[in-house]
Amino acid sequence: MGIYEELQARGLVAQVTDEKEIKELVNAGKAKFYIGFDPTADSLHVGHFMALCLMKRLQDAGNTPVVLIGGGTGHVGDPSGRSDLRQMMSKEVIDHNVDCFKKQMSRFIDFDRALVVNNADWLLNLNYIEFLRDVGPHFSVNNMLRAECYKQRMEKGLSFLEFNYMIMQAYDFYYLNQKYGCNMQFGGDDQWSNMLAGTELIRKKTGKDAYAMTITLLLNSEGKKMGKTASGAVWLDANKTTPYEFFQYWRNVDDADVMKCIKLLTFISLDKIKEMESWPDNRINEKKEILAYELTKLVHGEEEAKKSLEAAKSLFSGNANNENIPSVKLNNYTPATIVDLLVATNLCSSKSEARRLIEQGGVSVDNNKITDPNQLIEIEESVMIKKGKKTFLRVTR
RNA sequence: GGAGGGGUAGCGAAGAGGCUAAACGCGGCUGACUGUAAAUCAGCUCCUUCGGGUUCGGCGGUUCGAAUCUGCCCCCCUCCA
Repeated sequence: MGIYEELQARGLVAQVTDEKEIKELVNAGKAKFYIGFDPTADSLHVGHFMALCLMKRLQDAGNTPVVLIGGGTGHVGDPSGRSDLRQMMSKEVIDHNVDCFKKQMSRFIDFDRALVVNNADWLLNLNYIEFLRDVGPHFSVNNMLRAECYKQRMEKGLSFLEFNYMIMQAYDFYYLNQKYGCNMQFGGDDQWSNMLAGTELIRKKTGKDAYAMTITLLLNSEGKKMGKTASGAVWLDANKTTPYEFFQYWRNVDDADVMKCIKLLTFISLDKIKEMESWPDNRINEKKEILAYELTKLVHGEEEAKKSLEAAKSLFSGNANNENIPSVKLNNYTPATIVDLLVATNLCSSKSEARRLIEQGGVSVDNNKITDPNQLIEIEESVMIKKGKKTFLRVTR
C-alpha cells in the first residue's frame, strides 16, 4: 500500500486536482510539495496539526516538504471561512509569530530534508504595477467572485485587501514552482479555491501542470470545527495549553468522534485501527485514552504524555496523590477566603462567578464541599481544589 | 457623491421614555443521572465590600427619569452614481 492509499484509507483526502498523477508522484516520493502557514498567532493550534502530520507522513514516504510561512500573506489576511474582517497585524508581531512557528514545527519536520521559506521575501518587495501586469491578466474577477471561499463574505462585506489574498497565494505557488520546482500544494479543504488559483496561474503562465490536494477539515459529529473550546483554540504551545489540558481535550471527545480522530490524527497503523474498530462498546474509554496519549506524545513528547495520563488516572480514580497533576504555587500566601482563592488561581474570572459556583455546590477543597463563600482556606503545604467535575488544581504555598 | 436600512450581553435576536441588568434562542457553567461520552431534567450565566455600581457603536443634549427622544461623529448593509 502506498502513502496515497494510506491517506485515503485514513479519510484524509478531501479533494484532488488529478488523482492519478498525484498518486504516482506521492507514492514514488517525487513530490516537492508545499503547505502554507499564516502566522496569525504566536503558536500553532490543532487546526495546523493535521497539516503538520500530513507533511510528516509525506516526508517519511520520501517526498520533499516545503514549509511556507506566510510572513507576507499575513499582512493581507485570508478571508476564507471567516465572516468578519481580520485584524491587520504589525510587522513586528508577524515576525515574532514566524519565529514561534518555526520552533514548533521542528518537532514534526526534519528540516535537513525540507525547505523553509517565507513569502515575505518575495511578496513584500513587489512593485504594484509590475505585479499587476504580470499576473493580473490571468485572473478573472467574475470567476473569483464565484469562488466558495468568498461566498460567505458577499453579505458581510469583503475588502479589496482580503480579496487579493487568493492572488497572493496563487503567486506563491507559481513562485515556488519556478524557483524550487515545487509541483504540488496541500492544504485544508477551506483552501481549495486558493490552491486552484495557483495551479491555474502556473498553467497559464508556463503551460505546465501543477497539482493540489486538500485534506479533510477536522469536524466533529455536529459539523463544527474541532480544536476549539469556549476559551479559544487548543494550542500546541505548552505555555498556552498545558500538556494536561491538551490531553484532557482529546480524552473528552464525543464517542462518535473517537475513531475518526484516531484515523485522521494519529500514526497508529491501519491494521491496529481496524482491530480497534472491532472492540466492544465498553472499551470506548480505552480508545479515548489511546487517542489522548498518542496526540499528547506527538505534540509534547512521550514524557509529558505519560505524566498527563498518570495525572488523569489518579485524579479520576479519586486518588489525588500524584505529582503530575496541575498545580500552582502561591508565594506569600496568607489565609484567604475561598472566593479570593478561586479568583487568585484563575479558576474563576470574578468573585461573582466564584460565589455562584459555591452556591451551586461546585467547589470542594481536599474533598470537602464548600458551602460558605467566606470560608478561610488555610494551606499547610498544599490543598487540592476541585471545580466542577473535571477541573482539579493543587495549590501549594 | 445620493437615497434607504442598521449597530443591544460570547453569538443570533426582542425591546421604542419609568414596570428593563434588559424577553427569547444558541452557546457556556453548576447540579442530578452516567462512562471524564451523548441524550435528558433542574438551576445559573455584567460587576459588587450585597448598600449599590457600570452597561445597549462613540461623544454631547432634552427630561425628575434615556437602550428607547435629539445633535454630531464612527462603522456596516442594500440600491443608485
